[in-house]
Amino acid sequence: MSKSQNRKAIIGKPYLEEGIFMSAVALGDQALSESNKLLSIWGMTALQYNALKVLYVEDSQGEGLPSMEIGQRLYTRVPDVTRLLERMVDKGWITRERDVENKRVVRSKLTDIGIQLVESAYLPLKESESKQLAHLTDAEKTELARLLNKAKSSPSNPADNKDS
Amino acid sequence: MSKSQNRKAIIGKPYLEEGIFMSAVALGDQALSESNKLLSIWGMTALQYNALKVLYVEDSQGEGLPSMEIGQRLYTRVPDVTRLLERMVDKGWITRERDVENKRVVRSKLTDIGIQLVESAYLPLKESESKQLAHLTDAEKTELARLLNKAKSSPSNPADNKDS
DNA sequence: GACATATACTTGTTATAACAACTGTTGTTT
DNA sequence: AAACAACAGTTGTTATAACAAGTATATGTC
Repeated sequence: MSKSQNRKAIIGKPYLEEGIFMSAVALGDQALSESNKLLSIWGMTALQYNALKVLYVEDSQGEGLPSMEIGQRLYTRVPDVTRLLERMVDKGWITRERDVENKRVVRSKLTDIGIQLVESAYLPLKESESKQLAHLTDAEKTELARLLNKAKSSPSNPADNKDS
Repeated sequence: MSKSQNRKAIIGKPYLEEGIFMSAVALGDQALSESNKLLSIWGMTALQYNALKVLYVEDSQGEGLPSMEIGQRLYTRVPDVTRLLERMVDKGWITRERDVENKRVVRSKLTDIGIQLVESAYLPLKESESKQLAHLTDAEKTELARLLNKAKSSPSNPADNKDS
Protein backbone atom coordinates (compact mmCIF):
# COMPACT_ATOMS: atom_id res chain seq x y z
CA MET A 1 0.00 0.00 0.00
CA SER A 2 2.93 2.35 -0.19
CA LYS A 3 1.82 3.70 -3.55
CA SER A 4 3.19 7.11 -4.34
CA GLN A 5 -0.28 8.06 -5.45
CA ASN A 6 -1.06 11.09 -3.36
CA ARG A 7 -3.52 12.93 -5.50
CA LYS A 8 -6.75 14.87 -5.04
CA ALA A 9 -4.57 17.82 -4.15
CA ILE A 10 -4.64 19.53 -7.50
CA ILE A 11 -7.75 18.39 -9.26
CA GLY A 12 -10.79 19.55 -7.39
CA LYS A 13 -14.51 19.44 -7.78
CA PRO A 14 -16.01 19.50 -11.26
CA TYR A 15 -16.44 23.06 -12.45
CA LEU A 16 -19.22 24.63 -14.43
CA GLU A 17 -17.52 25.05 -17.81
CA GLU A 18 -16.32 21.47 -17.78
CA GLY A 19 -19.86 20.24 -17.32
CA ILE A 20 -21.18 22.52 -20.03
CA PHE A 21 -18.73 21.29 -22.62
CA MET A 22 -19.14 17.66 -21.64
CA SER A 23 -22.91 17.95 -21.83
CA ALA A 24 -22.81 19.81 -25.11
CA VAL A 25 -20.67 17.11 -26.66
CA ALA A 26 -22.90 14.42 -25.21
CA LEU A 27 -26.09 16.09 -26.39
CA GLY A 28 -24.64 16.61 -29.83
CA ASP A 29 -23.50 13.00 -30.05
CA GLN A 30 -26.86 11.78 -28.89
CA ALA A 31 -28.69 13.91 -31.44
CA LEU A 32 -26.37 12.83 -34.25
CA SER A 33 -26.77 9.22 -33.29
CA GLU A 34 -30.56 9.43 -33.32
CA SER A 35 -30.60 11.32 -36.59
CA ASN A 36 -28.21 8.91 -38.24
CA LYS A 37 -30.36 6.01 -37.17
CA LEU A 38 -33.47 7.54 -38.69
CA LEU A 39 -31.80 8.86 -41.83
CA SER A 40 -30.25 5.51 -42.61
CA ILE A 41 -33.70 4.60 -43.92
CA TRP A 42 -32.96 6.83 -46.89
CA GLY A 43 -29.30 5.88 -47.02
CA MET A 44 -28.24 9.25 -45.64
CA THR A 45 -26.05 10.36 -42.80
CA ALA A 46 -26.93 13.38 -40.68
CA LEU A 47 -24.13 15.37 -42.28
CA GLN A 48 -25.33 14.51 -45.77
CA TYR A 49 -28.88 15.45 -44.85
CA ASN A 50 -27.72 18.74 -43.43
CA ALA A 51 -25.75 19.44 -46.58
CA LEU A 52 -28.84 18.75 -48.67
CA LYS A 53 -30.87 21.04 -46.46
CA VAL A 54 -28.31 23.81 -46.74
CA LEU A 55 -28.46 23.57 -50.50
CA TYR A 56 -32.24 23.46 -50.39
CA VAL A 57 -32.59 26.51 -48.23
CA GLU A 58 -29.60 28.64 -49.12
CA ASP A 59 -29.59 27.93 -52.84
CA SER A 60 -33.26 28.39 -53.58
CA GLN A 61 -32.35 29.90 -56.96
CA GLY A 62 -30.56 26.72 -57.96
CA GLU A 63 -27.42 28.59 -58.93
CA GLY A 64 -25.23 26.33 -56.87
CA LEU A 65 -23.36 26.98 -53.66
CA PRO A 66 -19.56 27.18 -53.27
CA SER A 67 -18.00 24.49 -51.08
CA MET A 68 -16.76 27.07 -48.64
CA GLU A 69 -20.22 28.35 -47.85
CA ILE A 70 -21.50 24.85 -47.35
CA GLY A 71 -18.63 24.13 -45.03
CA GLN A 72 -19.35 27.22 -42.96
CA ARG A 73 -22.97 26.27 -42.47
CA LEU A 74 -22.07 22.72 -41.51
CA TYR A 75 -19.10 23.61 -39.31
CA THR A 76 -17.11 21.26 -41.49
CA ARG A 77 -13.60 21.84 -42.81
CA VAL A 78 -13.24 22.44 -46.49
CA PRO A 79 -11.20 19.31 -47.31
CA ASP A 80 -13.94 17.21 -45.80
CA VAL A 81 -16.61 19.17 -47.65
CA THR A 82 -15.00 18.22 -50.94
CA ARG A 83 -15.18 14.55 -50.18
CA LEU A 84 -18.62 14.79 -48.61
CA LEU A 85 -19.96 16.41 -51.75
CA GLU A 86 -18.15 13.96 -54.02
CA ARG A 87 -19.89 11.09 -52.28
CA MET A 88 -23.21 12.87 -52.78
CA VAL A 89 -22.49 13.32 -56.48
CA ASP A 90 -21.85 9.58 -56.72
CA LYS A 91 -25.25 8.98 -55.17
CA GLY A 92 -26.91 11.28 -57.65
CA TRP A 93 -28.18 13.78 -55.09
CA ILE A 94 -26.23 16.80 -56.29
CA THR A 95 -24.21 17.99 -59.26
CA ARG A 96 -21.03 20.05 -59.16
CA GLU A 97 -19.43 22.29 -61.72
CA ARG A 98 -16.88 25.05 -61.86
CA ASP A 99 -18.09 28.60 -61.78
CA VAL A 100 -17.54 30.24 -65.16
CA GLU A 101 -16.79 33.64 -63.69
CA ASN A 102 -14.38 32.44 -61.04
CA LYS A 103 -12.85 29.19 -62.03
CA ARG A 104 -11.57 28.54 -58.56
CA VAL A 105 -15.10 28.08 -57.30
CA VAL A 106 -17.04 24.85 -57.62
CA ARG A 107 -20.78 25.22 -57.29
CA SER A 108 -22.91 22.37 -55.97
CA LYS A 109 -26.64 22.15 -56.55
CA LEU A 110 -29.38 19.67 -55.83
CA THR A 111 -30.69 17.24 -58.40
CA ASP A 112 -34.39 16.48 -58.44
CA ILE A 113 -33.60 13.28 -56.60
CA GLY A 114 -31.78 15.28 -53.96
CA ILE A 115 -34.73 17.57 -53.57
CA GLN A 116 -37.13 14.70 -53.17
CA LEU A 117 -34.84 13.05 -50.69
CA VAL A 118 -34.47 15.97 -48.34
CA GLU A 119 -38.17 16.72 -48.57
CA SER A 120 -39.01 13.14 -47.68
CA ALA A 121 -36.78 13.10 -44.63
CA TYR A 122 -37.66 16.55 -43.37
CA LEU A 123 -40.82 15.93 -41.39
CA PRO A 124 -39.85 12.59 -39.84
CA LEU A 125 -36.56 14.06 -38.71
CA LYS A 126 -38.21 17.16 -37.34
CA GLU A 127 -40.56 14.99 -35.31
CA SER A 128 -37.73 12.84 -34.05
CA GLU A 129 -35.83 15.90 -32.92
CA SER A 130 -38.88 17.34 -31.23
CA LYS A 131 -39.44 14.09 -29.40
CA GLN A 132 -35.88 14.10 -28.08
CA LEU A 133 -36.50 17.43 -26.39
CA ALA A 134 -40.14 16.91 -25.53
CA HIS A 135 -39.41 16.96 -21.81
CA LEU A 136 -38.28 20.58 -22.03
CA THR A 137 -40.81 23.37 -21.97
CA ASP A 138 -40.97 25.81 -24.84
CA ALA A 139 -39.45 28.45 -22.63
CA GLU A 140 -36.58 26.16 -21.73
CA LYS A 141 -35.93 25.29 -25.35
CA THR A 142 -35.93 28.94 -26.33
CA GLU A 143 -33.55 29.78 -23.54
CA LEU A 144 -31.31 26.82 -24.33
CA ALA A 145 -31.11 27.85 -27.96
CA ARG A 146 -30.23 31.39 -26.96
CA LEU A 147 -27.56 30.35 -24.49
CA LEU A 148 -25.99 27.82 -26.83
CA ASN A 149 -25.85 30.38 -29.54
CA LYS A 150 -24.31 32.93 -27.27
CA ALA A 151 -21.87 30.37 -25.91
CA LYS A 152 -20.59 29.23 -29.26
CA SER A 153 -19.94 32.67 -30.69
CA SER A 154 -17.09 33.40 -28.37
CA PRO A 155 -14.86 36.46 -28.56
CA SER A 156 -11.93 34.25 -29.53
CA ASN A 157 -13.97 33.19 -32.54
CA PRO A 158 -15.51 36.41 -33.79
CA ALA A 159 -16.22 35.15 -37.32
CA ASP A 160 -19.51 33.90 -36.09
CA ASN A 161 -21.88 36.64 -36.99
CA LYS A 162 -24.13 34.82 -39.35
CA ASP A 163 -26.27 36.96 -41.61
CA SER A 164 -29.26 38.90 -40.34
CA MET B 1 -35.08 28.28 -66.55
CA SER B 2 -37.59 25.47 -66.83
CA LYS B 3 -36.02 23.62 -63.96
CA SER B 4 -38.40 21.28 -62.19
CA GLN B 5 -37.06 22.68 -58.94
CA ASN B 6 -40.17 23.89 -57.21
CA ARG B 7 -39.19 23.65 -53.60
CA LYS B 8 -39.64 25.73 -50.44
CA ALA B 9 -43.02 24.08 -50.16
CA ILE B 10 -42.11 21.44 -47.66
CA ILE B 11 -39.09 22.65 -45.78
CA GLY B 12 -39.95 25.71 -43.79
CA LYS B 13 -38.28 28.05 -41.41
CA PRO B 14 -35.61 26.68 -39.08
CA TYR B 15 -37.17 25.28 -35.97
CA LEU B 16 -36.03 25.44 -32.39
CA GLU B 17 -34.83 21.88 -31.88
CA GLU B 18 -32.79 21.96 -35.07
CA GLY B 19 -30.95 25.02 -33.85
CA ILE B 20 -30.35 23.52 -30.45
CA PHE B 21 -28.76 20.39 -31.82
CA MET B 22 -26.73 22.24 -34.41
CA SER B 23 -25.43 24.64 -31.78
CA ALA B 24 -24.71 21.87 -29.32
CA VAL B 25 -22.65 20.03 -31.89
CA ALA B 26 -20.90 23.24 -32.88
CA LEU B 27 -20.15 24.21 -29.30
CA GLY B 28 -18.88 20.74 -28.53
CA ASP B 29 -16.65 20.71 -31.61
CA GLN B 30 -15.33 24.12 -30.78
CA ALA B 31 -14.53 23.13 -27.23
CA LEU B 32 -12.87 19.91 -28.31
CA SER B 33 -10.84 21.73 -30.89
CA GLU B 34 -9.59 24.28 -28.37
CA SER B 35 -8.82 21.60 -25.81
CA ASN B 36 -7.00 19.44 -28.32
CA LYS B 37 -4.89 22.38 -29.35
CA LEU B 38 -3.87 23.10 -25.79
CA LEU B 39 -3.41 19.49 -24.72
CA SER B 40 -1.18 18.72 -27.68
CA ILE B 41 1.53 20.45 -25.65
CA TRP B 42 1.58 17.37 -23.44
CA GLY B 43 0.97 14.98 -26.32
CA MET B 44 -2.57 14.34 -25.22
CA THR B 45 -5.93 14.49 -26.93
CA ALA B 46 -9.01 15.76 -25.14
CA LEU B 47 -10.41 12.27 -24.91
CA GLN B 48 -7.20 10.94 -23.41
CA TYR B 49 -7.12 13.78 -20.92
CA ASN B 50 -10.69 13.11 -19.93
CA ALA B 51 -9.93 9.44 -19.48
CA LEU B 52 -7.02 10.33 -17.22
CA LYS B 53 -9.23 12.66 -15.25
CA VAL B 54 -11.90 10.01 -14.85
CA LEU B 55 -9.32 7.62 -13.47
CA TYR B 56 -7.93 10.33 -11.24
CA VAL B 57 -11.26 11.29 -9.77
CA GLU B 58 -13.26 8.07 -9.84
CA ASP B 59 -10.44 5.73 -8.90
CA SER B 60 -8.96 7.65 -6.03
CA GLN B 61 -8.20 4.36 -4.27
CA GLY B 62 -6.05 3.23 -7.17
CA GLU B 63 -7.86 -0.06 -7.48
CA GLY B 64 -8.43 0.39 -11.17
CA LEU B 65 -11.57 1.10 -13.13
CA PRO B 66 -13.34 -1.30 -15.51
CA SER B 67 -13.44 -0.23 -19.15
CA MET B 68 -17.20 -0.09 -19.12
CA GLU B 69 -17.31 2.53 -16.37
CA ILE B 70 -14.74 4.63 -18.15
CA GLY B 71 -16.75 4.38 -21.33
CA GLN B 72 -19.91 5.52 -19.58
CA ARG B 73 -18.22 8.59 -18.15
CA LEU B 74 -16.72 9.51 -21.49
CA TYR B 75 -19.79 8.73 -23.58
CA THR B 76 -17.53 6.45 -25.60
CA ARG B 77 -18.40 2.99 -26.89
CA VAL B 78 -16.63 0.08 -25.31
CA PRO B 79 -14.69 -1.07 -28.40
CA ASP B 80 -13.20 2.38 -28.68
CA VAL B 81 -12.42 2.45 -24.98
CA THR B 82 -10.30 -0.65 -25.36
CA ARG B 83 -8.16 0.92 -28.03
CA LEU B 84 -8.07 4.31 -26.32
CA LEU B 85 -6.73 2.69 -23.17
CA GLU B 86 -4.27 0.54 -25.10
CA ARG B 87 -2.74 3.63 -26.62
CA MET B 88 -2.47 5.12 -23.16
CA VAL B 89 -0.72 2.02 -21.89
CA ASP B 90 1.76 2.34 -24.74
CA LYS B 91 2.46 5.89 -23.61
CA GLY B 92 3.04 4.75 -20.05
CA TRP B 93 0.19 6.76 -18.56
CA ILE B 94 -1.84 3.84 -17.25
CA THR B 95 -1.56 0.13 -16.56
CA ARG B 96 -4.22 -2.48 -17.18
CA GLU B 97 -4.75 -5.89 -15.67
CA ARG B 98 -7.49 -8.44 -15.33
CA ASP B 99 -9.55 -8.43 -12.19
CA VAL B 100 -8.77 -11.52 -10.13
CA GLU B 101 -12.31 -11.89 -8.82
CA ASN B 102 -14.05 -11.44 -12.17
CA LYS B 103 -11.77 -12.37 -14.99
CA ARG B 104 -13.99 -10.71 -17.55
CA VAL B 105 -13.17 -7.22 -16.35
CA VAL B 106 -9.95 -5.40 -16.99
CA ARG B 107 -9.02 -2.69 -14.53
CA SER B 108 -7.11 0.36 -15.65
CA LYS B 109 -5.22 2.61 -13.26
CA LEU B 110 -2.97 5.62 -13.51
CA THR B 111 0.80 5.38 -13.35
CA ASP B 112 2.70 8.10 -11.54
CA ILE B 113 3.47 9.59 -14.92
CA GLY B 114 -0.23 9.63 -15.72
CA ILE B 115 -0.97 11.38 -12.46
CA GLN B 116 1.65 14.03 -13.08
CA LEU B 117 0.38 14.53 -16.58
CA VAL B 118 -3.24 15.14 -15.71
CA GLU B 119 -2.25 17.35 -12.82
CA SER B 120 -0.04 19.43 -15.09
CA ALA B 121 -2.74 19.97 -17.66
CA TYR B 122 -5.59 20.56 -15.25
CA LEU B 123 -5.25 24.24 -14.45
CA PRO B 124 -4.29 25.46 -17.92
CA LEU B 125 -7.20 23.59 -19.40
CA LYS B 126 -9.58 24.89 -16.78
CA GLU B 127 -8.52 28.43 -17.58
CA SER B 128 -8.86 27.86 -21.30
CA GLU B 129 -12.37 26.55 -20.82
CA SER B 130 -13.32 29.44 -18.60
CA LYS B 131 -12.03 31.88 -21.16
CA GLN B 132 -14.16 30.32 -23.88
CA LEU B 133 -17.28 31.06 -21.87
CA ALA B 134 -16.15 34.28 -20.27
CA HIS B 135 -18.78 36.29 -22.12
CA LEU B 136 -21.54 34.43 -20.28
CA THR B 137 -22.60 35.51 -16.83
CA ASP B 138 -22.42 33.05 -13.96
CA ALA B 139 -26.18 32.83 -13.97
CA GLU B 140 -26.20 32.05 -17.67
CA LYS B 141 -23.58 29.37 -17.28
CA THR B 142 -25.47 27.78 -14.43
CA GLU B 143 -28.66 27.82 -16.43
CA LEU B 144 -26.95 26.50 -19.54
CA ALA B 145 -25.44 23.64 -17.57
CA ARG B 146 -28.84 22.81 -16.11
CA LEU B 147 -30.64 22.90 -19.43
CA LEU B 148 -28.00 20.88 -21.23
CA ASN B 149 -28.11 18.29 -18.54
CA LYS B 150 -31.85 18.14 -18.65
CA ALA B 151 -31.83 18.01 -22.43
CA LYS B 152 -29.42 15.15 -22.71
CA SER B 153 -31.08 12.87 -20.20
CA SER B 154 -34.07 12.25 -22.39
CA PRO B 155 -36.87 9.81 -21.61
CA SER B 156 -35.75 7.66 -24.53
CA ASN B 157 -32.42 7.32 -22.80
CA PRO B 158 -33.28 6.73 -19.16
CA ALA B 159 -29.95 5.21 -18.20
CA ASP B 160 -28.69 8.63 -17.45
CA ASN B 161 -29.10 8.94 -13.75
CA LYS B 162 -25.54 9.32 -12.72
CA ASP B 163 -24.83 8.68 -9.07
CA SER B 164 -25.79 11.20 -6.41
C1' DG C 1 2.87 42.82 -67.25
C1' DA C 2 5.82 39.98 -64.28
C1' DC C 3 5.83 38.55 -59.44
C1' DA C 4 4.31 37.78 -55.01
C1' DT C 5 0.19 36.88 -52.32
C1' DA C 6 -4.34 35.32 -51.50
C1' DT C 7 -8.16 32.37 -52.61
C1' DA C 8 -10.94 27.98 -53.51
C1' DC C 9 -10.50 23.68 -53.80
C1' DT C 10 -8.15 18.98 -53.98
C1' DT C 11 -5.14 15.22 -52.53
C1' DG C 12 -2.47 12.43 -49.19
C1' DT C 13 -1.76 10.56 -44.80
C1' DT C 14 -2.82 9.32 -40.29
C1' DA C 15 -5.91 8.92 -36.46
C1' DT C 16 -10.22 8.01 -34.67
C1' DA C 17 -15.30 6.54 -34.67
C1' DA C 18 -19.10 3.40 -35.83
C1' DC C 19 -20.91 -1.05 -36.27
C1' DA C 20 -20.81 -5.97 -36.28
C1' DA C 21 -18.84 -10.23 -35.03
C1' DC C 22 -16.10 -12.85 -31.90
C1' DT C 23 -13.68 -14.79 -27.36
C1' DG C 24 -13.61 -15.92 -22.78
C1' DT C 25 -15.98 -15.76 -18.22
C1' DT C 26 -19.87 -15.78 -15.19
C1' DG C 27 -24.57 -16.58 -13.87
C1' DT C 28 -29.03 -19.25 -14.27
C1' DT C 29 -32.11 -22.87 -15.13
C1' DT C 30 -33.32 -27.40 -14.96
C1' DA D 1 -23.55 -30.31 -13.71
C1' DA D 2 -24.90 -29.33 -18.65
C1' DA D 3 -26.86 -26.10 -21.44
C1' DC D 4 -27.95 -21.55 -22.37
C1' DA D 5 -27.99 -16.75 -21.76
C1' DA D 6 -25.75 -12.59 -20.14
C1' DC D 7 -21.68 -10.01 -19.57
C1' DA D 8 -16.95 -7.56 -20.30
C1' DG D 9 -13.65 -6.99 -23.56
C1' DT D 10 -11.42 -7.60 -27.95
C1' DT D 11 -10.80 -7.71 -32.95
C1' DG D 12 -12.00 -6.59 -37.83
C1' DT D 13 -13.74 -3.65 -41.23
C1' DT D 14 -15.31 0.45 -43.13
C1' DA D 15 -16.30 5.28 -42.94
C1' DT D 16 -15.21 9.67 -41.53
C1' DA D 17 -12.34 13.53 -39.39
C1' DA D 18 -8.04 16.13 -38.70
C1' DC D 19 -4.04 18.13 -40.39
C1' DA D 20 -0.61 19.26 -43.80
C1' DA D 21 0.70 19.96 -48.41
C1' DG D 22 -0.33 20.73 -53.22
C1' DT D 23 -2.76 22.76 -57.62
C1' DA D 24 -5.02 26.10 -60.25
C1' DT D 25 -7.01 30.63 -60.56
C1' DA D 26 -7.41 35.49 -59.21
C1' DT D 27 -5.81 39.78 -57.25
C1' DG D 28 -2.76 43.37 -56.09
C1' DT D 29 1.73 45.91 -56.60
C1' DC D 30 5.73 47.73 -58.48
